[in-house]
Amino acid sequence: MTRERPSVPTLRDVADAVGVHATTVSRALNPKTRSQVGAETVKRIMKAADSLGYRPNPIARSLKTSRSATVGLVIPDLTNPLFPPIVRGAEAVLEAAGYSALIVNTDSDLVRERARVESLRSRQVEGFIIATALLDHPLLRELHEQGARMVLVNRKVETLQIPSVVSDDADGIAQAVRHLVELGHVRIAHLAGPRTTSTGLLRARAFRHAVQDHDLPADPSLIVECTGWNEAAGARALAGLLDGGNAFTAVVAGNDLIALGCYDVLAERGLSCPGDLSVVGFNDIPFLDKLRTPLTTVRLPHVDLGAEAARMLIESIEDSGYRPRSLLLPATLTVRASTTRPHTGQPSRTAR
Amino acid sequence: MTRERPSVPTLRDVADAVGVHATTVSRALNPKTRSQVGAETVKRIMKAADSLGYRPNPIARSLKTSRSATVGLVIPDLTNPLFPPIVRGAEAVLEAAGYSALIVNTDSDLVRERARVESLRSRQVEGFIIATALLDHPLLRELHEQGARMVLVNRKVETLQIPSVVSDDADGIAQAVRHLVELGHVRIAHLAGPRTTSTGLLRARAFRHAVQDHDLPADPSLIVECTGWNEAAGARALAGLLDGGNAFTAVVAGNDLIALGCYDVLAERGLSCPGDLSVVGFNDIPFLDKLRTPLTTVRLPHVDLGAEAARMLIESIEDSGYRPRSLLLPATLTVRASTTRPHTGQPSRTAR
DNA sequence: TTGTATGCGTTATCAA
DNA sequence: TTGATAACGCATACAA
Repeated sequence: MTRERPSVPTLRDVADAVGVHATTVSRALNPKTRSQVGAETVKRIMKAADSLGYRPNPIARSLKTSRSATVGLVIPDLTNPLFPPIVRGAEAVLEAAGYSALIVNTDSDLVRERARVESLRSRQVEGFIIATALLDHPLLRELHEQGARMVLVNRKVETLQIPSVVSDDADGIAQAVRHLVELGHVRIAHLAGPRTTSTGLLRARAFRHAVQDHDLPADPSLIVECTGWNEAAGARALAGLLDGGNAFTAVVAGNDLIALGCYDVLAERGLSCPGDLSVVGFNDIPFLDKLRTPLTTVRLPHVDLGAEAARMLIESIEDSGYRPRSLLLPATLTVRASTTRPHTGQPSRTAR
Repeated sequence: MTRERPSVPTLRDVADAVGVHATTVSRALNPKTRSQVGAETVKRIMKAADSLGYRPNPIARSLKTSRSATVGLVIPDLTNPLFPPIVRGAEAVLEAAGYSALIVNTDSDLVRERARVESLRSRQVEGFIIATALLDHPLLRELHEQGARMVLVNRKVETLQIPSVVSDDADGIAQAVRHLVELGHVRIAHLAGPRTTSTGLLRARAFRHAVQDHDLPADPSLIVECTGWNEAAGARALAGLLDGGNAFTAVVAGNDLIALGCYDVLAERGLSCPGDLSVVGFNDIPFLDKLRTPLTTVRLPHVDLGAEAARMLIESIEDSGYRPRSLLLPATLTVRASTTRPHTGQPSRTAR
């Protein structure tokens, strides 16, 4: 018995069919070396390859070249609506350039993240696009020191020279605060994301600066840190703020999920948005315009973020002289119904 | 000059360190062949491998075994909130089993889909999890005929014996209709998804059956097909239905996005939900509970769908005696505020 | 312009 | 239980 399945043709099969050596076929089929082969030979080889249905085996090629044409996409959680557009943008660019994306979820768990990244490395990915947000990151430092190519998206590491693509969060926050100030708000609170994340820190700092720039009272108790980037943490933070007896008429949330947590607390306590409290989100995740109170938020160009990160990574892979740089994409305020001029008393009073 | 980087250790390095042959190391490190090696030797090898930081090279292994430990995930569009949970569930199971997921978006474009699948095949994926919904699918047939391992998720192909994991859409629709009937609705419309998709067809059929089972008037004009699974198509469909002068008090939408399109039309025309029209969605995508009118919908176990599909695929890869089968996961109705007993006149009257 | 030889890191198949 | 050898499919330095 010979063979069960006709098994896929290899370079050799094509070579035999044409009557040349496998090397020649390899050269003819590779655009970069094609010029070394006679035009006539190339034609015959192409034809034979086509009729045999030859497909180069990328595994064999990888083993030889130690390049895999895959890159790793490290994200915390694909079900967080922030990330799919980023992945989408990155994937489109990668695919067009001949790369495939290996996607892993870390759940913001350092142990899991390390394991996932290890798994990616063992698969010989040529680089990483990293969208996880933890600020202090031994793994990141390790990768960087080991010379792994990577691009950070939606975050930066100040201490390391790693290329990054981020949106102009500071400007986004500034726009949000300006919008509230123009509406007449004076006492504005900020529900910051965890300060263990670069975006959390950055947006909180931007908030302080914006408040200063408008000569508003800089009350530190009006800035509270959420324990997570999610609704529950946002709800807890606002509840604490309300219970603390602070007077404030508007809230800039660290992200949309935190803002949605605010909605929950307000509903629970019979407070209205924007009547009792104006709320601004951040990110502009889908369907915000369809909420009970459509959320005013800062829109970020997520697809572009992913696409640009992919471009950078490809450049750094293919151009050895690449110097790390940072790209800053603009953020824009999207005004909806959750913000209005300050009405009556302080919500903290109304609350109890 | 010797070497720039210390380069990653190979089997040989470990073998040299221990003083055995590479073959022995290979056997010792592979759980399936470990028993062939002396316990003492295994111990020494493990130790050396560990201290050298040896990581097996999956590329080399793939070349030898012609297995890649990767599977392809083919989805229409990652930014559709339906898919991330499926991907998430699949990825978790795959990762645990030592497989990696290569994800591609097709945008429901047949040409693009073919190209993406080709790209996956050339990367030697061992199987496919396919979440695209097109019913008539030459590509699917081809893959099947070529003996490619695959599992369909959230869809079926009646004519082909391909394993699939789907939710009990028919039961979900039945629950939705029963709910509306119990509220007192009699004239219920269905905004079906495109009949080029298996889910579109299936749910429409289920709707007809459910209406029959409750002895409601089976008015064909109350079932309209949307041109897509999105808000715009849903809006167009409902607008057409309203303009058509049909009387109806409730709508079962083919999915949540179509239901959201209904919301848009109702808002535009000054109609209220559920006052003028009860609306039921399908899928329970995130944040539906935070909408202006929280949407009653049918919840599907998306994460489980993905996870089960991955399990099936792995089984079919690793067990040659695997027989294709279909898994049906239960759907549950989630009642929110968009459905209530029928009130006054027909919305079609109010509309003009 | 084409062919030869070699090796990427691993595993399968022998033989010892 | 261990070792020797070859091979997976391809790319590249070198020779012709």
